[in-house]
Amino acid sequence: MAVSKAEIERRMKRFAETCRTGGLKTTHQRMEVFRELAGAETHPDAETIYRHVRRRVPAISRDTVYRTLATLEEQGLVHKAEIVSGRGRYDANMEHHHHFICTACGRVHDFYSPTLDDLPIPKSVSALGRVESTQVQLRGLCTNCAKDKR
Amino acid sequence: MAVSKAEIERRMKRFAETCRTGGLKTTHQRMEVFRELAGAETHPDAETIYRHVRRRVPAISRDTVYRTLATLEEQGLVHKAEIVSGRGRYDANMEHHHHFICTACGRVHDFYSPTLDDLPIPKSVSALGRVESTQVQLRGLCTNCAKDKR
DNA sequence: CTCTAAATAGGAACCATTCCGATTAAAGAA
DNA sequence: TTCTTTAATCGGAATGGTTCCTATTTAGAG
Ligand SMILES: [Mn+2]
Ligand SMILES: [Mn+2]
Ligand SMILES: [Zn+2]
Ligand SMILES: [Zn+2]
Repeated sequence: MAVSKAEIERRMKRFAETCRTGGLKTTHQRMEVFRELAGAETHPDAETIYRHVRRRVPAISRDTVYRTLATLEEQGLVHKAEIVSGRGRYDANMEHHHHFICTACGRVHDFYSPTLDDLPIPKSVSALGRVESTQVQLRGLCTNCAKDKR
Repeated sequence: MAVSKAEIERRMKRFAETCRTGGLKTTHQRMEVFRELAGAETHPDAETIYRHVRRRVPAISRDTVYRTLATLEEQGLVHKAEIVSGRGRYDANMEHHHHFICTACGRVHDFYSPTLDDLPIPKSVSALGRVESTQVQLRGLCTNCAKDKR
C-alpha cells in the first residue's frame, strides 16, 4: 500500500518545477521535507516530519519544518488537513479525496467519491456567501481498532 | 436574528432537566455558561464565553469554563465545532445542521440540508471502518466580507 | 443542619506553533 | 569560478489555547 516509486518521482519532479516557477530556492531542507510527504500515506504531523527528516538533515529546525509546510501548501504541493483540534496533518496526495478518521487510533484514511466531490449545496447558503471549498470528514472506529476491542 | 425568548427558555429547561437526570450539580457557574450559549448564534469560543460570563460571575475561572463546556458536550447540551486549527467553537443549537465558515472573518453560519444530513457513503469506506459521524464544512467569503473587499 | 463528594479558583504546566535576530547558503551576475 | 544579494535557516524565546494541580468551597443528600 506504499506510494509507488513512479508516483514519488512524479511528485519530486513537480516539486522541482514548482520551486523554479515559483521563485523558491530548492534548499536541502525544503527538498527533504517534501520528500518525506511524497512517499507518505499516513498524513504525518509537523513533529513527525521533523523527527524523520532530522535523520537525514540533523540540524534542521522545527521552525523550518513548519515554515516549509506552509510554503508547500501555498504552492499547492501538499494539502493540510485540519483533523481534530490540535495538530495539522499533511498529505502530498492532491487528488480530490476525503478522509475517514479513526476516533480511537487517530489514523486518517483517504477515500474517493465523485458524489461527495460535488455536493448539492442548498440555495439558502448563497445568502451566506460564496462557497470556495467543501470538506467531508467521516469519523468512526477503523477495522483495526474494532478488532482490538474484542 | 436572535434566538427567541421561548427557545432560550426551552433550552434552559432542558439544561436543568439534564443536570437532574445526569447527577450534575446545577452550580451558578454551570448555569451561566450554558445560558451564554442558549442565547448565542455566533458559535463563541471558550475565551469569549469566559469574558461574557465573568460580567455576571466575576470570580469564574477559565478552567471552569473549559471544564463546563466539556461537560455540557458530554451531556449533549451543546455541540463543539472544530472549525479551524485552534479554538473550538460552541453552539447550543442541537438540531442537525451544517456550517459555512468565512475564511476572512471566521464567522460560522448554520445552514440546514436534509440531503447533507444523510450523505451517500461509498462502499469502499466500509473496508476502512464503521462510520459513526459525518461532517460537512463549507468555506468561503461571507457576503459581508465580500462587500468590504470592494 | 451536617456531611461529603463534586465542583471551583487560581495559577502553573503543557504543547503546538510562531516569532525573532543572527547566520548561512542558493543562485544569478560578473 | 568568485562575488553579491537576499531568501532561507537555526535555535531559542515567546505566544496562546488548553489542561493539570491542589487547596477551598458548595450543592444537595440525608
Ligand atoms: Mn488525505
Ligand atoms: Mn452551528
Ligand atoms: Zn483505529
Ligand atoms: Zn466574513
